[in-house]
Amino acid sequence: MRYVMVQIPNTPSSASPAPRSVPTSADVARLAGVSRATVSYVLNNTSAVRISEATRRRVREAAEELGYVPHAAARSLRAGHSRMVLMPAPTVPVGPLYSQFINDLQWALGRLDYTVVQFGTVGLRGDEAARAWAELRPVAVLAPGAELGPQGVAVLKRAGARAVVTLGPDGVEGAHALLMDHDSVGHCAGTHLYARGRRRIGVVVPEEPGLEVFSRPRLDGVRQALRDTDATVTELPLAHEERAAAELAARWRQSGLDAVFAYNDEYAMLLMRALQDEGVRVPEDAAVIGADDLMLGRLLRPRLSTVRIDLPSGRDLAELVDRAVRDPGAEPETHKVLGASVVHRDST
Amino acid sequence: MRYVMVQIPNTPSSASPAPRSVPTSADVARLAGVSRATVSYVLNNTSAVRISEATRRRVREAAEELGYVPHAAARSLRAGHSRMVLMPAPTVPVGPLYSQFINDLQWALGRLDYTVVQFGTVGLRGDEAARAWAELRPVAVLAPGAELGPQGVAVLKRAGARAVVTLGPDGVEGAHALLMDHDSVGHCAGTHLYARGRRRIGVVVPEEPGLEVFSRPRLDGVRQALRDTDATVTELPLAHEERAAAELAARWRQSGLDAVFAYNDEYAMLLMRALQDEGVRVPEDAAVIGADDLMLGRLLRPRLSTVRIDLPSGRDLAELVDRAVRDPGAEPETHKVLGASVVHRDST
DNA sequence: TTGAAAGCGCTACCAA
DNA sequence: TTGGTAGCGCTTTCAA
Repeated sequence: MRYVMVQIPNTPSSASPAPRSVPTSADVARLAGVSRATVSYVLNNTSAVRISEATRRRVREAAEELGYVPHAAARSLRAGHSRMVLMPAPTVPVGPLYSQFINDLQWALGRLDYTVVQFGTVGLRGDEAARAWAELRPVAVLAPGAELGPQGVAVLKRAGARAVVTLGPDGVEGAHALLMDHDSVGHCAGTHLYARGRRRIGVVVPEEPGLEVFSRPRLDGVRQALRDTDATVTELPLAHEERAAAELAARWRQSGLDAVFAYNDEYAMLLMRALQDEGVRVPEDAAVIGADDLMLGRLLRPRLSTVRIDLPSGRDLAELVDRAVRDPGAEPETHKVLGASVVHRDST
Repeated sequence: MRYVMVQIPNTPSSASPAPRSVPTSADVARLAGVSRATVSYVLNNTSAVRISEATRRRVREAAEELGYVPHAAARSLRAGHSRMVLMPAPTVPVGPLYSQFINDLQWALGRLDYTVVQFGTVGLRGDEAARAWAELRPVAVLAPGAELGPQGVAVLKRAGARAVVTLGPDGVEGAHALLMDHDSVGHCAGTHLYARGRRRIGVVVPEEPGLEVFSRPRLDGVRQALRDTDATVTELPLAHEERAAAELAARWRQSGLDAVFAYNDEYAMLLMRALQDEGVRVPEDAAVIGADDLMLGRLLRPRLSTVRIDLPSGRDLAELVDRAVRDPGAEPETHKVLGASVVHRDST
């Protein structure tokens, strides 16, 4: 069902006034009877210049009266630089964990007097995207490494970006890297399941597009953890719907698996329910572990074991950015920032 | 536990080259041996002017060689306008529904050649925020009405915004409004519970800050639906944690309630589990209904009834924006765009 | 204490 | 077919 917009008649009172043109500092100067320079001094509290209190007041009042707002583009054009930190807007719905991280980061960068802008990257990819971002002349760019090859980094730097930081599994030549290596998540899960005596281990790989960047490393992490053991690892493609889960559950017994790392808690809940409906006992016949430590996992019966993920604090990242901006010549830093630890509950 | 960033030594190979200055169109012109005007013509494919193919190639190669990227601020300063549509970045984690809506919207606006920018609004509020946005001279602004009084709308319009659209429960004088009136969600739930024979109805109100904009109207909607009936409505503050839910459940019997609208599915799941743990039968002793129609609600037993919410299509909104931009003098439009319908499952 | 003016990078008008 | 140049709004140096 698609909802259709229905217009509601407005009160006719709100007829918009004739759109005057946007007031500039020259307008303010004229109204206050001073020069544009003086306006600039007053409104920016330039300390190097002393302006009489009377003039200040006149300027302020004029600005107020006209509703003057400075023009950011003109300002940064003149200044030759901006304080804009650019991030691509997330394209997949992002969990509470990452949301919180972004928020902290914005706040922390705000404290350092940067302005965070999330840029909608639709359609264009790779170097196209880098070009589009470069046009904005941001002072720093934070982006998933996958969206940004070495080329892209070069373009951004040539366009004056003093810091480029990649987030994600891999770093990129020339850029700082926050390695969020989801290997460790899988590794944790695999180790845990093995320690619980499981040997035939399935790993859910979501079929939804855009999740590969996380799901691949998680799978690899499990493989890594179980290399040189007697355990086997089986890839289990799964779409995020009940029917798909039911089908997977129906094939469970014949698969001979005894445990599954379900990519994350959402898929884990989906699968666990399907298994239970199929009569497969959890954890006896099938151990199930998710990831992300969602509140909801605790509400299931059995309570869902999970891999808890720790992201770096927004403050730390903000400081990295600031450091990089202040000293753009410095060696790119690489940080491993993704912590993973098992929260053992009842499903494993 | 806070995760601490640990630096990993880099290969010394990646010493960054001396940061040359950013190439401008003048540099391209110089290298190609033409004027800046010609560069502009070529790179913008200006159709009003005919440039020889040889010159075109020289210019393109020069631009390529220098890694030239045009300067968006300079361009829009010169043009006197931009195609930037500004939205505040969401500050609370936002569900898959709204995420999808934002994505569609970005895509649709992209198709119409607008650039969507989400602006981190941290700390500053009300008119402060409007000022900050106005500095960017966006052609249109989409914002939750709550963040934007009539003052804010006026500021933005004076700064040249040709369309201001508020999203949320209330419209704002002078702006277009997409009324996302969560009343209707509550109304739906209330009506449904009443029809199922319930008379003493609780309504969960999350204690988490930032959710009031949704929770108040939802509560009011329930009240509205049950006005002039023999049913009572009781407000139930609840934090998003197990302990809080357990406490609420412990008080359930003595409260005399026989149904609850739990704000959304997440709170509903939390509360339903707590009620069951307390021995309260769902739906016999307590009917529970959520909202948002999350996949996970179907996995519980009993399956969770819910209010499904329909947002407008991103395309519709994009077209509204485009229309408003093209004809800024037009009467502001007001649309009711939030559809709500009950999905009846087993918990009510 | 204030003003005049240059110039940031770009496009578009007019002239050659 | 191409070039010269004015000017978008702002800050800042230099002069008055």
